Amino acid sequence: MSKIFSSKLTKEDFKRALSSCYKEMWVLHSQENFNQALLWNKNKVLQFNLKNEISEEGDFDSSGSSIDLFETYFKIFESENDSENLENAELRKKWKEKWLDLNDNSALDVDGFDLTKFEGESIIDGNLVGEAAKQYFESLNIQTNLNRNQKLKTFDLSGLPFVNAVEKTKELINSKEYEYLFEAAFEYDDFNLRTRCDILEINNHNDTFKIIEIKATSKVKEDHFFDLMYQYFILEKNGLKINDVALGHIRSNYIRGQDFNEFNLNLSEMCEQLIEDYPIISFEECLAEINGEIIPENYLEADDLNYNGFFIIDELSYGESQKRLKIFELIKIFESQFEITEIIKQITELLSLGFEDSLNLLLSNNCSTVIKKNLKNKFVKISESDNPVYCHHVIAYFDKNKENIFNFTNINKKTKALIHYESQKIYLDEFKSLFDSEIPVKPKDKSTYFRPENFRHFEVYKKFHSNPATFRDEDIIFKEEKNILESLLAKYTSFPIYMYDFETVKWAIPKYNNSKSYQQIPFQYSIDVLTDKNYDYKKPETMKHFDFLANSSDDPRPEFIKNFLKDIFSCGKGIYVAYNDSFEKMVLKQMAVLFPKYQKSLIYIVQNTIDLMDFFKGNSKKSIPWFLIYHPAFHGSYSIKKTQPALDNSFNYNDLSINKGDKASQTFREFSDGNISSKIWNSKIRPDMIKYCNRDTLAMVVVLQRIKEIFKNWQENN
DNA sequence: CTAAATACCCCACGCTGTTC
DNA sequence: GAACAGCGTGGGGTATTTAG
Repeated sequence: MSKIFSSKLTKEDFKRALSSCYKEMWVLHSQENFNQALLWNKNKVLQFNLKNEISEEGDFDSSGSSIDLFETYFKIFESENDSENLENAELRKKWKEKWLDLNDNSALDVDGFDLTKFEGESIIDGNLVGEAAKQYFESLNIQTNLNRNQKLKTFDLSGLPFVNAVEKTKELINSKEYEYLFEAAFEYDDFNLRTRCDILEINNHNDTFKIIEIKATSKVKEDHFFDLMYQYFILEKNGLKINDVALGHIRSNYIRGQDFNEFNLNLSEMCEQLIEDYPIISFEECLAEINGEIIPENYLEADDLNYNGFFIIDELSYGESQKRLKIFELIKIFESQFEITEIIKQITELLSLGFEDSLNLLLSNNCSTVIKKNLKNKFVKISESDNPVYCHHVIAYFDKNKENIFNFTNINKKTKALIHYESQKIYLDEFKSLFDSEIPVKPKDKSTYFRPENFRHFEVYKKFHSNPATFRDEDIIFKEEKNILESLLAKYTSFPIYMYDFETVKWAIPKYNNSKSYQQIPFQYSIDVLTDKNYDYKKPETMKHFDFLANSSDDPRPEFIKNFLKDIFSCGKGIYVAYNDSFEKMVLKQMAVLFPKYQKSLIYIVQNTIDLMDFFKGNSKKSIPWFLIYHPAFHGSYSIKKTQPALDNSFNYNDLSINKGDKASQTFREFSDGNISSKIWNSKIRPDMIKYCNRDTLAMVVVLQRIKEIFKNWQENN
């Protein structure tokens, strides 16, 4: 029998082709394609800008430009013979394992290459949530059997090789004895399409089926729609009548250990309510509150997880709209507009082209296979719409280390691609100004696509680039906005100044009572106190320093609060500074809600914290323009990972074994989950964790001190 | 005077970038 | 993965203007 499709197409392939980009799908379809893509990159033919970049967050390296998946793996594979680098060898091994042998029908997992599986925690969380879902449906099954006085069973096929699982699935369905199948397996067109369903609900009464996909996420997303459509398509082709599909995901207003009902406020709403109208707290009130010994609140072992609270079986599709349709209705609408078989035919035909023809496609202008839902719930194929979208995922080669339009902040990647394709330029060097005639403008009113921050970025870059030798420190100051900068600096003239920073950890399944899924649980802090104007980051003895790192697998928050409050008030009334303060404020507010004993003091810190990022990031509510300070080495970013090294590049994290926030977070989670012995923790890891966090607050001192110095020098010379 | 066209505002939504 | 914040876009609704 001849096959309908020209090649295999995994679920990940299908999702990528329809919701992201055909080119991206091509590259990640197989390891052969990926290797060829790497070769094209090496030969300066193609450049990549894939959606799921692996972040290299804590790399305080002044070289700057963001490191994406391809660069990372390119480096790893380039050094394939360098056996000395164990970390790279480990990553290479892991990377190769994740590739599916497309022709292996006995594999357990047939979904295709999934980038998120590289992010450590997300795969662990995914598996744990999947297991929890099975238990949830087991208990539902027991309950309904009691209610209807019937004995329907469940079956878990996850241990079976795919090809055996397909046979077993048929057998189980035919027996009519089962209500829920876990990891049921189906194939179509001689294994060209393969899928496993997390949960298959069988209604033996009328022979209909419901597909339930489980995700460790808090809401339905666009991806999930295509995920379920792929499964729906294969099952229908197998002759099953599907009467509904749903996405089982985490409910974000469920707090472990608390009574749950679905109308509960979620934590951020509770925080908002608490803060709203909260009176202004005085320093003295806080001292009174924490007077004497601070006794942490004690909590017993976590209560059992309430599955009815934790899971939500969501039939509605993606978006926040109140009027949004059910996923199943959307699939029906999609089917009425497009023939899914035809779409897969086209994609697989393209996939079976040789490398040379594929390269032409990879160099074409748009993401041709993408189909988007519009606001009226109609689907539109991008390549056939009035405004085809230029592709930014895979484009003709350019050197990412040279300042280019993709460095501009706050502009849509699609818009940057449009500017690139229509102007036929990419490096900032190629533009005289951002008003050059070859730069496209908005068709509607001929206004520019650029924002004020991009103009500022461009101007400073040009000044630097025209003659680096004459670029002076003061050139990073936005001189036209001198007054605003001055008033911002004035906030830092009284002492003490407390610079603080938190490290946090999170679990998809809330680990402690009084915590919710993915809640940022603080386990470590660092505080640097500038007690008077003689502080100097090069001389640590000129400042006071406090830190804390939790040391057990219990909920770290009670001890955290106790120590934090003791230290943060210890040098007298002052001002509090964080970098991107909304993060630290959120953590404090959540503790004020969930651990109300020292609520006033926690809220006092919230009320009196200012944001060091204000020097860089614009804020219309505070009337602060973008980039009051902009250095060419920022490369368009305002993260402290870029700003601090630009202001003093003699200062970096490369000597630390823990040099990223997420690495610190993951390490603590490992320790807390009992995967690191306390011996190794105490002797090796703990000291590094403390060093890392301390360096973070010191980086803040660098930023403030350098800005003050540069501003002062400029004032004195004028 | 009515109906259509235009102007304007608010809100929902999506994208970008930051923190962990 | 999450939350938060800024901000542009475009729909929906209402008010105002214009054409007949």
